[in-house]
Amino acid sequence: MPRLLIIEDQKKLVRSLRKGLEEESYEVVTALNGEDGYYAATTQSFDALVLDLNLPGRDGLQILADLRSHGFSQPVLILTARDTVDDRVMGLDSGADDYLVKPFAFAELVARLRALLRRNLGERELTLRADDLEMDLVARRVVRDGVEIELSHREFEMLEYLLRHLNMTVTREMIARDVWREPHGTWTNVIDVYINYLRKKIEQSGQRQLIHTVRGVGYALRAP
Amino acid sequence: MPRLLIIEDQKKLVRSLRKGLEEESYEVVTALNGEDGYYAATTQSFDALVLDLNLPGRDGLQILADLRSHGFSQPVLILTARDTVDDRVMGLDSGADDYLVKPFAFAELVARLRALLRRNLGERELTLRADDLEMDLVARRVVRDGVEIELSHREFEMLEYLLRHLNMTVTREMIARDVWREPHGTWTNVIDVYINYLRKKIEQSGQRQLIHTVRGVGYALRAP
DNA sequence: ACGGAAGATTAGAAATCGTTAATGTTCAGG
DNA sequence: CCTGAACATTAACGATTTCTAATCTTCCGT
Repeated sequence: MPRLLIIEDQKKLVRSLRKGLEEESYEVVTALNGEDGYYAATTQSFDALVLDLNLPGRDGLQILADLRSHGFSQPVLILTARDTVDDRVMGLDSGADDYLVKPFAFAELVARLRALLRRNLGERELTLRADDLEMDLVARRVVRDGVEIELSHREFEMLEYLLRHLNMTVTREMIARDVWREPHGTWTNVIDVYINYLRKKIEQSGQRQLIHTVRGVGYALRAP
Repeated sequence: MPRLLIIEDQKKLVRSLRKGLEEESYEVVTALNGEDGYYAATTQSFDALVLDLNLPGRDGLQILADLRSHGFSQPVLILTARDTVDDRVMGLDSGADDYLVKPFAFAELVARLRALLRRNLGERELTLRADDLEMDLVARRVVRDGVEIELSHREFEMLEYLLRHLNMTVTREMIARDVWREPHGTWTNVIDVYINYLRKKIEQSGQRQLIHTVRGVGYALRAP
């Protein structure tokens, strides 16, 4: 459940934002002026910040610059009535990730927040997951149910590809093209063989099946 | 110098974008239709993608969805005349990071691209660097002076270790412990041999020396 | 300059990996 | 239940990788 901080002084807008966002299952914390907002941002942890610029007390852009210079790295969406091109450029260049002008459509605000959070959560996740299987892309380690599984380079790449297409069926042609980088199929059954290797390694007896064959199409790594 | 891919079919707009962006010192690659754009995006590497939605051939949203499902993870800015709230929400939810409606101010486009690239470049410290040598930890690629260097697993791990201790001297004991995971030295000269392999591969004649011997102590990868 | 220690280089044995091809098994339609 | 197609499994080859050990070179104190 992502936590949002909203720094905005129009009480009516704050109320409707809170209501709408909580319905979309965000956790919402609000601050009605710059000082409180800055304090909240620096003392609690949030997944994103929605910031008005016209605030009592410190100006929004100043707060943003201060936060960034003190290492605040979460995505910031500026939500303001200042609508000139210069305003937008200044806002973005002060460290904002997005800039939305009032009046705005609530659906667009939520979509933009989703985009920001998607990237932020997805980006630092250098771990792919399916059920109790975890792949750390940087450490190049695969663990299922707590025990490490040693994979060769090809096996690793193949499993990575399946994980990146979790719950989707991938054809042999896709695998040949994207994992083997051989667009036009000089035809052998290497892929089948590697599927076999993977199954042996990641599906020890007693463990749930992850790699499913889709007859006539290809394979799919499935997890709830 | 960030590399941008622009998929856009209005030739006049493409020309002016290219001109403006090159002045801001971006490297610009353009594609005039969906097919070419998809091909470029999957075969070359870019720091960001600017995408029109109304394209001859495949629709922009379809291209975006296809790219994302094939693991394309760079930021995407949609630049389009479709301006309803639904369009924006659909665009963002299809995997775009930002959505800018035509007609637009060039300065705002550039500011939004800066915001996207700022986050993307800063966020992923997944690249180790020394002088003109680059190691991408996720793609598992090493490049020196623009040319790719193929390393075996051990060679890669060894170079990674040296890069993570840039300008520090590492002893053979440290390498044995941390790269080979053999705390107490069953003593051979494997490490010397691998240093030799690395030097042969990353220090072609004419290139600056990176791996230095620290007699009696160990080795050090040095860069200014 | 000499000798010994430290490091560099090399060749090749041993292990692992990627691939192929042959054979075995399962599945779905008739 | 039979049969062919699709998939699974296995064994074996060649290539690459990893490691060992022997030899060659460099460095440095005497």
